[in-house]
Order: sequence, then C-alpha cells, then structure tokens
Amino acid sequence: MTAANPACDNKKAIVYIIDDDQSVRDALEDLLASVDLNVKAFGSTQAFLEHGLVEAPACLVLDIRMPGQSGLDFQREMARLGIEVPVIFITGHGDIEMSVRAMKEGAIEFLTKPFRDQDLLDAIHRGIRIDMQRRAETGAAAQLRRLWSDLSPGEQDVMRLVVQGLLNKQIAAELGVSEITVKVRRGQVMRKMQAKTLADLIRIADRLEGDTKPPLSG
Amino acid sequence: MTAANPACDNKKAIVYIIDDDQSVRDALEDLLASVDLNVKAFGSTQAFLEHGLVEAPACLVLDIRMPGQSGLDFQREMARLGIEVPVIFITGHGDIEMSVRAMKEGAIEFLTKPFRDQDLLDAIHRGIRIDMQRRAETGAAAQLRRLWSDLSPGEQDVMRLVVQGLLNKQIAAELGVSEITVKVRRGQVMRKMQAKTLADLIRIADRLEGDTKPPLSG
DNA sequence: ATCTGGAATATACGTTGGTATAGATGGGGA
DNA sequence: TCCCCATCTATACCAACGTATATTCCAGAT
Repeated sequence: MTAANPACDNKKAIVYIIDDDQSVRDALEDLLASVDLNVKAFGSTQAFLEHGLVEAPACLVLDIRMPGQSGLDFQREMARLGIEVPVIFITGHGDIEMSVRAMKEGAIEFLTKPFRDQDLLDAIHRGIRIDMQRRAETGAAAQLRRLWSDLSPGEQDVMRLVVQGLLNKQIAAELGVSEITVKVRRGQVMRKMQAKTLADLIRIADRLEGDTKPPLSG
Repeated sequence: MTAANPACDNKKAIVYIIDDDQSVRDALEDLLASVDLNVKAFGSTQAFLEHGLVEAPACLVLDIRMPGQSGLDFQREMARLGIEVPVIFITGHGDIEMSVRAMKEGAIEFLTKPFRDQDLLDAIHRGIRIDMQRRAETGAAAQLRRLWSDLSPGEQDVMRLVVQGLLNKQIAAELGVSEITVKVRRGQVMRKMQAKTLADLIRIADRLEGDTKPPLSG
C-alpha cells in the first residue's frame, strides 16, 4: 500500500511458460516478446521448479499434456508447495472434465489450441493483475507479521487480550501481572504496531488472524 | 450463528431443476427422490423465475441447451437479478469453452451426459452446503443491518466516527453537538448494536462495511 | 565483582469514557 | 390546548485509560 512497493511495475512482470514442445515455446516467446512481456520458458515442470520463481508479479502458462507430470497434477502440486502464481492452461487435446477440474482448482483460464493470440494475452494480463493484487495483500500481511514478531511475548499476550475487548484489570488478572504492567505493555503495543487508536489495533489484529488463505471452498 | 436458524436442516433443502426435456426431469426427480431430496422441476427458465425461490437452502441443476435462453445466459441473468443459488450445469453437447465460461461465472460443477448419478448427487450436496453457509452469512449480515437501521440518525453518525477511532470530543466537534450528547448516543449505540465492548462494535461496523459482494474478481 | 539495560512494579496525576439525574426544547397526537 | 415522548444538554461522579517518574530486580556483558 505504501511507497515501498518495488515490484508492482507492469514492465517487470514475468510470464512463465511450461511446455514440452520447443516450437510452441518459441512461438509463445515471440508472441509475448512482441508485446514487451518478459518470458521464461521451460520444457518440464521439474525445470521450472529448479529455476524457482523470481520475486516479481507473474503468471504461468501451462500445457496440460506433457511427458511425466501432467499440467493438472502439477497445478495440484503447486498448491501443495504453496506456489500461488495464477495459472493459464493451454492444450491441444483437452476435454470438458479436464477444464472443469482445472477451473475448480483455481485456474484463471483454459484455452484450447488453436486459440486467438489476443485471448492468451488478455488472460496473461488478467493473471498478472491478479498476482500483483495478491502480492500487495500478502506483502502488507507480512509487514504486519513483522511488527507483531517484534513484540515481546508479554506484549503479544496483552495485545491478544486487548483486542478481545478485555479491561486492563481483567488482562492483569488473566496474565498474573499488575495493572500497571499491562498499561505499559499496552502502550508499547500501540507504538510498535503503529496503531494510533484502539480501532486501528483491532483491525490490525483481525488482519493478522484472518491470514489463513480463504479462497478454498469445496 | 445463534439458535434462530430455522432453515438449516438438510431435510428441507430444495433442488431446482431446469431442463426442457420432460424425460430428463422425470429421471432426475426419481433419482433425487430416492435419496430424500426435495425437487422442484421446471421446463424453462421463465417458469422457474415465475415460481420464485422458496426460502430454504437450495441448489440449481441447469441444462445448458434449451430453446430460448441458454443455461449460460440464464446464469448471467441470475447474477444480474441477484439470485445467488449454486449452479450445477448438465449438458449433452457441451464444449470446453462453455464449461470454462460456466466455471468462471461461478458454477460449482459442470457435468456431461451421461454422468454417474453419484457425481451429480455429490455436486448437489456440495451446492446445498455452500448455500447453507451463504445463507448463514447473509442472515447474520441482515440481522446487523436491522440493528443498524434501528439507530437514530445521530446515533449512526456517532457510531461511524467512533469506529474510526475518534475521541468523544472530536466527534462532538465534528457533529456540532456537545460531548455529553456524544456520550449518551455512544451508550445507546453499544446497547442497540448489542456490543459489549468497543472491540465488538468495531468488528460489527467492519462487517457492515464489507457487505458488498466480494466474490467477483475478473 | 561491577556495570548495564530491560522488565515489572508502585505512586501520582491528568485525560477520557460512561452513567445517573435533572432540566430544557420541540414536535406530534388526544 | 395540553400532554407525551424523544432528544439535547448540564452537572456530578466514578471507573478506566495513559503517561511520567522512580524503585527494584535480574540476566548478561565488561
């Protein structure tokens, strides 16, 4: 949200491509280069994993049918590994069941060859925009966790009880310390968490709580 | 969340079916009746809309290909009308593009005939569960809006500023009333909104704010 | 052994929040 | 007209919050 956002420039976005067909990779690289997109292409999921993700907004164009691990299986494995880049599937021989499974598991697009170049470019730009937003959110969450981790254990205790709405004297009894200590810790919490009001602190705490990824209904 | 939840019994859930083929409707009715599901079947989207939704957890089994309005168009129209029932598509002659569009617009399943009965039943139960959860959430939100609407205009003003973290004296200056009045209103707000602590009130206010439907990324 | 920094605690003081009581105002309805 | 009720306001009082200052204690460094 603040100025400390060195990776939200569209020019630095990266499009990853995983396709076992060299000619497809070349064609896609040409297409994406023609619209000033940075491309990193891989012939297998293993090669992609070994390379790792650069710290930049990105999306992934993934072939379904590949020797070894299929694109669908790899999508699931990425979820297991905590890799959250938006996925666009492309396939020459897909069926409805594949596409439904892919979309259920969070793919943002599923294109069958031959597809119109513009459809792929639209999907890529949408994916990059989604990833930029996700990165902004997770970056803000990480900043809050950093502030939280700088609190002493006692300060964390006090913050936890303060945002539950307990009075200082109740917190003191709960923690077995004096009310004065609670007041001092509370002041430290407000300062360290950069909360100007109690309302701020409560909203910060709720954002820290609701950190476990929500978009997994099913 | 509370005991006032008269519509969350699985037995009262309703499965709506829209399919122009009488024999398909009959077959589905038989299937669903065999597992104790309540069914309301319609031969067209118009007939469904005229009937309206019963106030109960539900899901909708929707044929894609129908004379007049297609299932996909009807899905979009329902979104426009604010009808939020989970949709399961079935089709005999679908393609990948259809299925991808349906899933992008929020369908929870897309089955091609012939499908296994169990797959449909699984999807229906999942849809009903999703709808029950959605109803619980929107019911709680409606309850909060009801409490909010019972506040006097002045009390709503005070609540809005209180949850922004302003001091009573600041609120008084902002509204052009005395600090005493702010204190009285504030007490009324806490009582009427059933908030025992300021933390409660802030969370209630945030739930009222974040009421505009979130699940529409694109 | 001595020094040092952090944490907990106590005292004191001022500010803010919250409620009770009572008076003033003002707009429908009997 | 008079009454009723809601709202605003003032006074008074107490609880809760927050900060400054000083003291004690203790672990780790010198």
